[in-house]
Amino acid sequence: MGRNDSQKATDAELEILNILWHTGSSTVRDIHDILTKLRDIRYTTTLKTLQVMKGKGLVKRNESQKAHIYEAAVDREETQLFLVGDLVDKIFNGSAADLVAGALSAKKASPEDLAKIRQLLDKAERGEQ
Amino acid sequence: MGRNDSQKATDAELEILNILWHTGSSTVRDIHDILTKLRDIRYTTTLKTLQVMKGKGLVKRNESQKAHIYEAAVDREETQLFLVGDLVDKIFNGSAADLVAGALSAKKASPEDLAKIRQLLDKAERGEQ
DNA sequence: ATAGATGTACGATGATTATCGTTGACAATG
DNA sequence: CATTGTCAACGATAATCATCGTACATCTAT
Repeated sequence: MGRNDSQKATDAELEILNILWHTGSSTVRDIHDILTKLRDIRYTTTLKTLQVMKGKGLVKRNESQKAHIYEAAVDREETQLFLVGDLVDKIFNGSAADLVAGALSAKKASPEDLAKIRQLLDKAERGEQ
Repeated sequence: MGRNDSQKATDAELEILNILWHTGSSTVRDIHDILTKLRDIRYTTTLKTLQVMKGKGLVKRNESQKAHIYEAAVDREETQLFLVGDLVDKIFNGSAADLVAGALSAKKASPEDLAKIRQLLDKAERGEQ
Protein backbone atom coordinates (compact mmCIF):
# COMPACT_ATOMS: atom_id res chain seq x y z
CA MET A 1 0.00 0.00 0.00
CA GLY A 2 1.01 3.58 0.09
CA ARG A 3 2.35 2.85 -3.34
CA ASN A 4 1.22 5.23 -5.97
CA ASP A 5 1.49 4.25 -9.60
CA SER A 6 1.68 7.80 -10.83
CA GLN A 7 5.27 7.12 -11.71
CA LYS A 8 4.01 5.45 -14.77
CA ALA A 9 2.06 8.46 -16.00
CA THR A 10 3.18 9.69 -19.40
CA ASP A 11 3.00 13.30 -20.56
CA ALA A 12 -0.37 12.87 -22.20
CA GLU A 13 -1.63 11.17 -19.07
CA LEU A 14 -0.32 13.90 -16.80
CA GLU A 15 -2.11 16.45 -18.90
CA ILE A 16 -5.36 14.65 -18.28
CA LEU A 17 -4.64 14.11 -14.60
CA ASN A 18 -4.19 17.85 -14.29
CA ILE A 19 -7.61 18.40 -15.74
CA LEU A 20 -9.17 15.83 -13.45
CA TRP A 21 -7.43 17.21 -10.37
CA HIS A 22 -8.90 20.55 -11.28
CA THR A 23 -12.43 19.50 -12.15
CA GLY A 24 -12.85 16.64 -9.74
CA SER A 25 -14.47 14.42 -12.34
CA SER A 26 -15.44 14.67 -15.98
CA THR A 27 -16.74 12.82 -18.95
CA VAL A 28 -14.46 12.07 -21.85
CA ARG A 29 -16.27 14.79 -23.75
CA ASP A 30 -15.54 17.36 -21.09
CA ILE A 31 -11.89 16.47 -21.01
CA HIS A 32 -11.68 16.38 -24.74
CA ASP A 33 -13.25 19.82 -25.08
CA ILE A 34 -10.51 21.20 -22.90
CA LEU A 35 -7.72 19.39 -24.71
CA THR A 36 -9.03 20.37 -28.08
CA LYS A 37 -8.55 24.00 -27.20
CA LEU A 38 -4.91 23.36 -26.48
CA ARG A 39 -4.04 21.30 -29.53
CA ASP A 40 -5.42 19.38 -32.44
CA ILE A 41 -6.53 16.01 -31.22
CA ARG A 42 -9.29 13.51 -32.04
CA TYR A 43 -11.96 12.48 -29.59
CA THR A 44 -10.94 8.82 -29.79
CA THR A 45 -7.40 9.74 -28.83
CA THR A 46 -8.64 11.27 -25.61
CA LEU A 47 -10.89 8.31 -25.01
CA LYS A 48 -8.14 5.81 -25.67
CA THR A 49 -5.78 7.60 -23.33
CA LEU A 50 -8.37 7.50 -20.58
CA GLN A 51 -8.91 3.81 -21.17
CA VAL A 52 -5.20 3.15 -20.92
CA MET A 53 -5.07 5.21 -17.75
CA LYS A 54 -7.88 3.14 -16.36
CA GLY A 55 -5.85 0.03 -17.09
CA LYS A 56 -2.89 1.51 -15.23
CA GLY A 57 -5.01 2.48 -12.27
CA LEU A 58 -4.43 6.18 -12.79
CA VAL A 59 -8.15 6.93 -13.00
CA LYS A 60 -11.40 5.46 -11.75
CA ARG A 61 -14.53 5.46 -13.79
CA ASN A 62 -18.22 5.39 -13.18
CA GLU A 63 -20.05 3.53 -15.92
CA SER A 64 -23.56 4.00 -14.65
CA GLN A 65 -24.32 6.46 -17.38
CA LYS A 66 -23.83 6.08 -21.08
CA ALA A 67 -21.09 8.69 -20.95
CA HIS A 68 -18.67 7.31 -18.40
CA ILE A 69 -17.41 9.63 -15.74
CA TYR A 70 -13.74 9.63 -14.89
CA GLU A 71 -11.89 10.86 -11.84
CA ALA A 72 -8.26 10.74 -10.78
CA ALA A 73 -7.26 7.69 -8.78
CA VAL A 74 -3.86 9.03 -7.77
CA ASP A 75 -3.11 11.80 -5.36
CA ARG A 76 -1.90 15.07 -6.74
CA GLU A 77 0.68 15.85 -4.08
CA GLU A 78 2.09 12.34 -4.21
CA THR A 79 2.48 12.56 -7.93
CA GLN A 80 4.17 15.93 -7.73
CA LEU A 81 6.46 14.62 -5.05
CA PHE A 82 7.43 11.65 -7.09
CA LEU A 83 8.17 13.68 -10.20
CA VAL A 84 10.15 16.33 -8.40
CA GLY A 85 12.18 13.71 -6.57
CA ASP A 86 12.80 11.98 -9.85
CA LEU A 87 14.00 15.16 -11.49
CA VAL A 88 16.24 16.08 -8.59
CA ASP A 89 17.85 12.67 -8.72
CA LYS A 90 18.12 12.76 -12.45
CA ILE A 91 19.87 16.03 -13.06
CA PHE A 92 20.39 17.89 -9.83
CA ASN A 93 22.43 15.17 -8.18
CA GLY A 94 20.00 15.03 -5.33
CA SER A 95 20.32 18.68 -4.38
CA ALA A 96 16.97 20.28 -3.68
CA ALA A 97 18.65 23.67 -3.43
CA ASP A 98 19.94 23.42 -6.95
CA LEU A 99 16.51 22.61 -8.19
CA VAL A 100 15.01 25.57 -6.39
CA ALA A 101 17.60 27.77 -8.00
CA GLY A 102 16.56 26.37 -11.33
CA ALA A 103 12.90 26.88 -10.57
CA LEU A 104 13.42 30.49 -9.58
CA SER A 105 15.21 31.39 -12.76
CA ALA A 106 13.24 29.18 -15.08
CA LYS A 107 9.92 30.68 -14.07
CA LYS A 108 10.22 34.29 -13.12
CA ALA A 109 8.72 33.88 -9.70
CA SER A 110 6.21 36.56 -8.72
CA PRO A 111 6.46 38.49 -5.42
CA GLU A 112 3.61 36.33 -4.16
CA ASP A 113 5.53 33.23 -5.13
CA LEU A 114 8.59 34.48 -3.35
CA ALA A 115 6.64 35.23 -0.21
CA LYS A 116 5.08 31.81 -0.35
CA ILE A 117 8.46 30.19 -0.76
CA ARG A 118 9.84 32.19 2.14
CA GLN A 119 7.10 30.85 4.33
CA LEU A 120 7.88 27.34 3.25
CA LEU A 121 11.49 27.93 4.10
CA ASP A 122 10.63 29.21 7.52
CA LYS A 123 8.57 26.15 8.12
CA ALA A 124 11.28 23.85 6.87
CA GLU A 125 13.88 25.51 9.06
CA ARG A 126 11.65 25.07 12.06
CA GLY A 127 11.79 21.43 11.23
CA GLU A 128 8.13 21.13 10.41
CA GLN A 129 7.02 19.47 7.30
CA MET B 1 22.05 30.40 -30.82
CA GLY B 2 20.49 30.43 -27.50
CA ARG B 3 18.74 27.29 -28.49
CA ASN B 4 19.77 24.24 -26.65
CA ASP B 5 18.70 20.85 -27.85
CA SER B 6 18.84 19.33 -24.41
CA GLN B 7 15.09 19.17 -24.48
CA LYS B 8 15.45 16.13 -26.61
CA ALA B 9 17.57 14.25 -24.11
CA THR B 10 15.99 11.02 -22.93
CA ASP B 11 16.53 9.50 -19.52
CA ALA B 12 19.39 7.31 -20.64
CA GLU B 13 20.94 10.31 -22.33
CA LEU B 14 20.58 12.48 -19.28
CA GLU B 15 22.31 9.85 -17.23
CA ILE B 16 25.28 10.04 -19.55
CA LEU B 17 25.21 13.83 -19.69
CA ASN B 18 25.46 13.84 -15.92
CA ILE B 19 28.56 11.73 -16.09
CA LEU B 20 30.10 13.95 -18.73
CA TRP B 21 29.23 17.14 -16.86
CA HIS B 22 31.00 15.63 -13.91
CA THR B 23 34.10 14.25 -15.62
CA GLY B 24 34.53 16.81 -18.34
CA SER B 25 35.23 14.20 -20.99
CA SER B 26 35.48 10.45 -21.18
CA THR B 27 35.86 7.50 -23.45
CA VAL B 28 32.97 5.15 -23.99
CA ARG B 29 34.76 2.67 -21.78
CA ASP B 30 35.03 5.15 -18.92
CA ILE B 31 31.36 6.00 -19.13
CA HIS B 32 30.40 2.39 -19.44
CA ASP B 33 32.41 1.42 -16.38
CA ILE B 34 30.41 3.92 -14.37
CA LEU B 35 27.07 2.84 -15.78
CA THR B 36 27.82 -0.78 -15.29
CA LYS B 37 28.14 -0.21 -11.57
CA LEU B 38 24.65 1.21 -11.49
CA ARG B 39 22.88 -1.40 -13.55
CA ASP B 40 23.31 -4.30 -15.90
CA ILE B 41 24.09 -2.97 -19.33
CA ARG B 42 26.19 -4.00 -22.32
CA TYR B 43 29.08 -1.98 -23.67
CA THR B 44 27.47 -1.62 -27.06
CA THR B 45 24.39 -0.12 -25.47
CA THR B 46 26.47 2.64 -23.97
CA LEU B 47 28.30 3.11 -27.25
CA LYS B 48 25.09 3.24 -29.24
CA THR B 49 23.55 5.76 -26.90
CA LEU B 50 26.59 7.99 -27.27
CA GLN B 51 26.39 7.69 -31.02
CA VAL B 52 22.75 8.68 -30.98
CA MET B 53 23.57 11.59 -28.72
CA LYS B 54 26.24 12.67 -31.17
CA GLY B 55 23.61 12.65 -33.88
CA LYS B 56 21.37 14.85 -31.77
CA GLY B 57 24.16 17.25 -30.98
CA LEU B 58 24.09 16.46 -27.30
CA VAL B 59 27.77 15.51 -27.24
CA LYS B 60 30.92 16.29 -29.17
CA ARG B 61 33.58 13.73 -29.88
CA ASN B 62 37.24 13.66 -30.58
CA GLU B 63 38.15 10.84 -32.93
CA SER B 64 41.89 11.40 -33.02
CA GLN B 65 42.49 8.29 -30.95
CA LYS B 66 41.23 4.81 -31.52
CA ALA B 67 39.00 5.16 -28.46
CA HIS B 68 36.93 8.26 -29.18
CA ILE B 69 36.61 10.84 -26.46
CA TYR B 70 33.24 12.36 -25.73
CA GLU B 71 32.25 15.54 -23.98
CA ALA B 72 28.92 17.25 -23.37
CA ALA B 73 27.86 19.69 -26.04
CA VAL B 74 24.98 21.18 -24.07
CA ASP B 75 25.16 23.41 -21.07
CA ARG B 76 24.24 21.93 -17.74
CA GLU B 77 22.39 24.94 -16.34
CA GLU B 78 20.45 25.41 -19.53
CA THR B 79 19.38 21.82 -19.46
CA GLN B 80 18.33 22.00 -15.85
CA LEU B 81 16.41 25.16 -16.57
CA PHE B 82 14.58 23.59 -19.41
CA LEU B 83 13.62 20.49 -17.47
CA VAL B 84 12.47 22.39 -14.41
CA GLY B 85 10.42 24.74 -16.51
CA ASP B 86 8.90 21.79 -18.27
CA LEU B 87 7.99 20.10 -15.02
CA VAL B 88 6.50 23.25 -13.55
CA ASP B 89 4.33 23.68 -16.59
CA LYS B 90 3.43 20.05 -16.63
CA ILE B 91 2.19 19.48 -13.13
CA PHE B 92 2.55 22.60 -11.05
CA ASN B 93 0.40 24.78 -13.25
CA GLY B 94 3.24 27.15 -13.74
CA SER B 95 3.72 27.87 -10.07
CA ALA B 96 7.37 27.86 -9.10
CA ALA B 97 6.38 28.14 -5.47
CA ASP B 98 4.46 24.91 -5.61
CA LEU B 99 7.41 23.16 -7.10
CA VAL B 100 9.70 24.47 -4.39
CA ALA B 101 7.30 23.15 -1.82
CA GLY B 102 7.44 19.82 -3.54
CA ALA B 103 11.21 19.88 -3.69
CA LEU B 104 11.51 20.70 -0.02
CA SER B 105 9.37 17.81 1.04
CA ALA B 106 10.50 15.35 -1.58
CA LYS B 107 14.14 15.71 -0.64
CA LYS B 108 14.61 16.52 3.01
CA ALA B 109 16.59 19.69 2.48
CA SER B 110 19.64 20.09 4.73
CA PRO B 111 20.26 23.29 6.76
CA GLU B 112 22.90 24.17 4.19
CA ASP B 113 20.38 23.67 1.45
CA LEU B 114 17.94 25.90 3.23
CA ALA B 115 20.51 28.63 3.72
CA LYS B 116 21.43 28.42 0.08
CA ILE B 117 17.81 28.67 -0.93
CA ARG B 118 17.31 31.66 1.33
CA GLN B 119 20.15 33.43 -0.41
CA LEU B 120 18.61 32.66 -3.75
CA LEU B 121 15.35 34.08 -2.52
CA ASP B 122 16.98 37.26 -1.34
CA LYS B 123 18.59 37.66 -4.70
CA ALA B 124 15.33 36.99 -6.50
CA GLU B 125 13.50 39.53 -4.39
CA ARG B 126 16.10 42.10 -5.19
CA GLY B 127 15.22 41.41 -8.78
CA GLU B 128 18.60 40.04 -9.69
CA GLN B 129 19.01 36.80 -11.41
C1' DA C 1 -38.84 3.53 -37.27
C1' DT C 2 -35.15 5.68 -39.22
C1' DA C 3 -31.26 9.06 -39.63
C1' DG C 4 -27.96 11.40 -37.22
C1' DA C 5 -25.46 12.30 -33.14
C1' DT C 6 -22.91 10.53 -29.40
C1' DG C 7 -20.59 6.97 -26.98
C1' DT C 8 -17.35 2.90 -26.06
C1' DA C 9 -14.20 -0.65 -27.60
C1' DC C 10 -10.36 -1.91 -29.91
C1' DG C 11 -6.96 -2.80 -33.49
C1' DA C 12 -3.36 -0.58 -36.29
C1' DT C 13 0.26 2.56 -37.10
C1' DG C 14 4.44 5.35 -36.98
C1' DA C 15 7.76 7.32 -33.92
C1' DT C 16 10.81 6.89 -30.32
C1' DT C 17 13.55 4.39 -26.82
C1' DA C 18 16.58 1.27 -24.83
C1' DT C 19 18.78 -2.61 -25.64
C1' DC C 20 21.72 -6.15 -27.69
C1' DG C 21 24.41 -9.07 -31.12
C1' DT C 22 27.28 -9.32 -35.11
C1' DT C 23 30.77 -7.67 -38.01
C1' DG C 24 35.04 -5.97 -39.28
C1' DA C 25 39.12 -2.90 -38.24
C1' DC C 26 43.01 -2.56 -35.66
C1' DA C 27 46.21 -3.13 -31.90
C1' DA C 28 48.80 -5.85 -28.57
C1' DT C 29 51.00 -9.81 -27.05
C1' DG C 30 52.88 -14.36 -26.94
C1' DC D 1 52.58 -13.89 -37.53
C1' DA D 2 48.63 -15.80 -35.30
C1' DT D 3 45.60 -15.27 -31.53
C1' DT D 4 43.24 -12.47 -28.49
C1' DG D 5 41.24 -8.26 -26.97
C1' DT D 6 39.35 -3.59 -27.80
C1' DC D 7 36.87 -0.60 -30.43
C1' DA D 8 33.33 1.68 -33.73
C1' DA D 9 29.52 0.91 -36.81
C1' DC D 10 25.26 -0.69 -37.57
C1' DG D 11 21.11 -3.50 -38.03
C1' DA D 12 17.51 -5.77 -35.43
C1' DT D 13 14.32 -6.02 -31.79
C1' DA D 14 10.87 -5.46 -28.21
C1' DA D 15 8.53 -2.07 -25.56
C1' DT D 16 6.17 2.08 -25.05
C1' DC D 17 3.57 6.17 -26.62
C1' DA D 18 0.49 9.09 -28.94
C1' DT D 19 -2.52 8.99 -32.34
C1' DC D 20 -6.26 7.71 -35.38
C1' DG D 21 -9.92 5.02 -37.90
C1' DT D 22 -13.38 1.56 -37.95
C1' DA D 23 -16.98 -0.96 -35.91
C1' DC D 24 -20.76 -1.25 -33.25
C1' DA D 25 -24.23 0.17 -29.68
C1' DT D 26 -27.45 3.44 -27.99
C1' DC D 27 -29.94 7.53 -27.62
C1' DT D 28 -32.72 11.28 -29.82
C1' DA D 29 -35.23 13.81 -32.77
C1' DT D 30 -37.88 13.89 -36.92
